[in-house]
Amino acid sequence: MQMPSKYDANQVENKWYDYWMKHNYFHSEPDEREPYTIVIPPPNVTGVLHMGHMLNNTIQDVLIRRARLLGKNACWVPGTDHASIATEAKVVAKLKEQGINKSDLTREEFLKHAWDWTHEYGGVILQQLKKLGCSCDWDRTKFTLDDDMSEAVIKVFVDLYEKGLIYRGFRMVNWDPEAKTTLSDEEVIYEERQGNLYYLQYKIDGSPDTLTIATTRPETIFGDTAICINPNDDRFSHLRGKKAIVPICNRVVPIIEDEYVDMEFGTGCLKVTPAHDENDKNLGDKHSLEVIDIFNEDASLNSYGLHYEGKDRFVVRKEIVKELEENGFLIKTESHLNKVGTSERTKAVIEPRLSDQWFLKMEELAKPATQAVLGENPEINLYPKKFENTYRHWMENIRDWNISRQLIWGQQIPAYYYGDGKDHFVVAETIEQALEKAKKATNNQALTTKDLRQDTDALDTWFSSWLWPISVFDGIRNPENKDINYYYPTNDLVTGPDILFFWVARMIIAGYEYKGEKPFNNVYLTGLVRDKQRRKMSKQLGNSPDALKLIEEYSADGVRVGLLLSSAAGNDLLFDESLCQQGKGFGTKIWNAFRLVDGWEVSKAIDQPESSKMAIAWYESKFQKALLEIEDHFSKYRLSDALMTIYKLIFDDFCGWFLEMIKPGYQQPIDAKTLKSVIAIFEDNLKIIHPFMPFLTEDIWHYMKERTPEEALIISKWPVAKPINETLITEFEFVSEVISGIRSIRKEKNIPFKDVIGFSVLNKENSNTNFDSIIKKLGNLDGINYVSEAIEGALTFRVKSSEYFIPMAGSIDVDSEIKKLTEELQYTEGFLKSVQNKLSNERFVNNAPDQVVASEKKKEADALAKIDTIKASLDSLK
RNA sequence: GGGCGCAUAGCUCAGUUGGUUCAGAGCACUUGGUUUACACCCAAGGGGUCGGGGGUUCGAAUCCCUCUGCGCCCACCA
Repeated sequence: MQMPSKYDANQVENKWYDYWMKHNYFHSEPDEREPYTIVIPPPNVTGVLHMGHMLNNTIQDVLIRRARLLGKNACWVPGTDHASIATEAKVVAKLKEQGINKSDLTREEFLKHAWDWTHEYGGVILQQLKKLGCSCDWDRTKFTLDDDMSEAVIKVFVDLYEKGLIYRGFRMVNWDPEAKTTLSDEEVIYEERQGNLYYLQYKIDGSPDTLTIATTRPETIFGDTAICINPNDDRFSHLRGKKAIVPICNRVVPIIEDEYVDMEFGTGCLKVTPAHDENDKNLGDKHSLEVIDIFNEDASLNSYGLHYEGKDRFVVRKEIVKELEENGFLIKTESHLNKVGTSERTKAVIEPRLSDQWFLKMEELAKPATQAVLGENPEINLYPKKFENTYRHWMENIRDWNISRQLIWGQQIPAYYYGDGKDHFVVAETIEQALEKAKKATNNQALTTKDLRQDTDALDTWFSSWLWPISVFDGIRNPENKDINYYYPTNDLVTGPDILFFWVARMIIAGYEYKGEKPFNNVYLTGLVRDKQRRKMSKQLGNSPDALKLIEEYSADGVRVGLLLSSAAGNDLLFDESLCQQGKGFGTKIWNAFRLVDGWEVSKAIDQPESSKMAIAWYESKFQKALLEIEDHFSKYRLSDALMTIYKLIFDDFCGWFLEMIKPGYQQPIDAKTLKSVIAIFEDNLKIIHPFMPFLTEDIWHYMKERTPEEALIISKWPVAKPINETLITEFEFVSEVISGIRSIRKEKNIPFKDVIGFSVLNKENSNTNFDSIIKKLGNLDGINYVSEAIEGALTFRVKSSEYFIPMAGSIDVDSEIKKLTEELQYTEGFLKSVQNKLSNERFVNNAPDQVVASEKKKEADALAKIDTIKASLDSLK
């Protein structure tokens, strides 16, 4: 088939993706081969592909494709998650646009809207992954709200409840007044905000004394139920046992003492508002204080706020400051920088709020997961290792997990209330089972499902995704099925360090609890993708390139290479489009290399030239050496280094040296033997590039010869390791220096490459002549003469102790040659001196290993020989 | 405030137990080169007191101390 001179990526990429899909190469079924499994970190079902996804999924695809070439049964399970908060927020916003309030809808009606939304926008991201070339087993695509996935979640909830690990608690939680839901600590972002510190005066009951308290939140005085002083603070000893009067609401509250109070901060007096501050709650519990919640769920004040009832907390803050001031309660205002918790999703300021929540006890569950990563014989490796510290920090300070969310979009908590109180409930997988339990608990056989009310909260999304590596193989509902037994534990997990605890740690926990085994062997933590100015890529900044446009412009292969060129595990990737350009350029280079080979006429009549024979032997060793390096990089998850090794092998060794060595003269045919080897070498090259550039390599593969679907590159075999001829490699390093020397002289003296030149060698060592045919070809020499004496009137250069001569027509510039030689002599003598200094140091000779001393001696000998050569040349010039 | 980590060429980064992988790579830069696969190219070249200071050692980018400047995580005193 005729190759086009230009590679048309867009058309080619679609063609081969369809081809791969058609022949079902991505699909995996358990068989006798060794499995290699990755479960995708499920992106938000309604999300779109961004740079982080591109990096992440490129890495996964490289690993999967390589495993496939290594003959493993590669299975990459794709899917999406329902992202409860984010999706619900979007649906609420959309309904609002249509003039619909969430609160006016029934649960079922809202869910209908949410599902409509999901079906409309859902899965776009998976289509985008196909553009990137991801070879996921699409037949296994999962969604965290699929019926079977939800069933697994509910089953696990019930199980944990029955084990006594899930409990209902009245706790201070992060309340998002906008989304009207609870957030986990991890979903709260602290921002520095300029606020004020208000100094308020409280009267003392039955005394003319007053005390002053500094607060950042004057509107919370309606919830004050005590004043606290430090027992060691002499300034306030006269207030012990007295009571204070809260301004405006005139509540009389006790003055308590606790060492928790920092005597240095503010005035040394603290107002205690147990309903609205975690520390105050602790104080309140300790001193049995009343808890007064002054807010509605949207953070407007309730009836405790008196005449402020119904107004928003921030409006009230402004107004109450004014009222306090007018009534002489405000002593002064200082500006104060404090950190305010905000919602990751809605950006609303978080309100600490006491509410009924469901919690999962973590301490015992976490133990095997901690051991698995940090124990003496770790079963799970983190790449890079530095994240083990972060992991340790999390696991050692683990807190109970608040798993309930005041949302509809998600799995509804399977707790069913009966009777009146909120304390009467049963937990069961279905309402029928719940009814049986309720009948038993109440001894009332007359109960019907109508008497049961299911908890309205949904579960945290992470409570579904922590089961992901198990539930995608149906390992919760059906624990001994063929898939789970074959694919679990999975091999590698590729994700960002920002969800190391959210997701990775919890999957490990769930793995040990539900499979008694780790969920994966290795965790590859990618960095964040940032722009050139190191800013995080975000929609707001508009610095995030459109993923699909990038693919269109630079090809999927180009973008994949661009992303991996400089992204060491765990390091942030400073993304620059020029990297994709480089990736695309690499593709063009390979394309053109094959065009060259493809264009050669074969002649059976000619013998293989000596130079080609040497070149093939040399490149085969070079390739094998690179192959070992690549294996080593992969084993350490150093994908950028693996790619760079391939890049240099192809660009420099293959295109730059090898093809030049074997290339026949212009319009000359190539011998059949050489061409056969070149094709075999090219095939091996394509195999190792394929994981990084799947489309281009598959395309060239099929231009090489007619191939059946069984012979597609994607399912071919990774090159086998062969012995390396190190001598050949070392010899060629020397030869390449000689060729560089010739090129340098040509450049210095403006001798065009097409001019054939003479060449002589004064060879002091008996170095071999294996590569002479190649030196002759690449240097465009008329031959190589071995001489026993320096040639006069020639340009010279030296490699090691050999000296090379290029005769120059006309006279050479003796002065400049002398100058060049003198400088070289000075440098070499200086070098010799430093080596000899070292060797004359007795302590060095006695203490350094023999190998090191020997190498210094070799350096000395080489330098001495070279000095002799240079001196001889100088003499002949003078 | 507590913890972890980083600092090597203009940029992004390798550099494993201290010594031939020791000062490197890619990109960028400079100079020269196009009828002969490829200017998305080829060749040649410049560029670093390894953040500063001190120490250990025959020998330090590498180990220790200290200072400086960054980054991340945790807790956040009203």
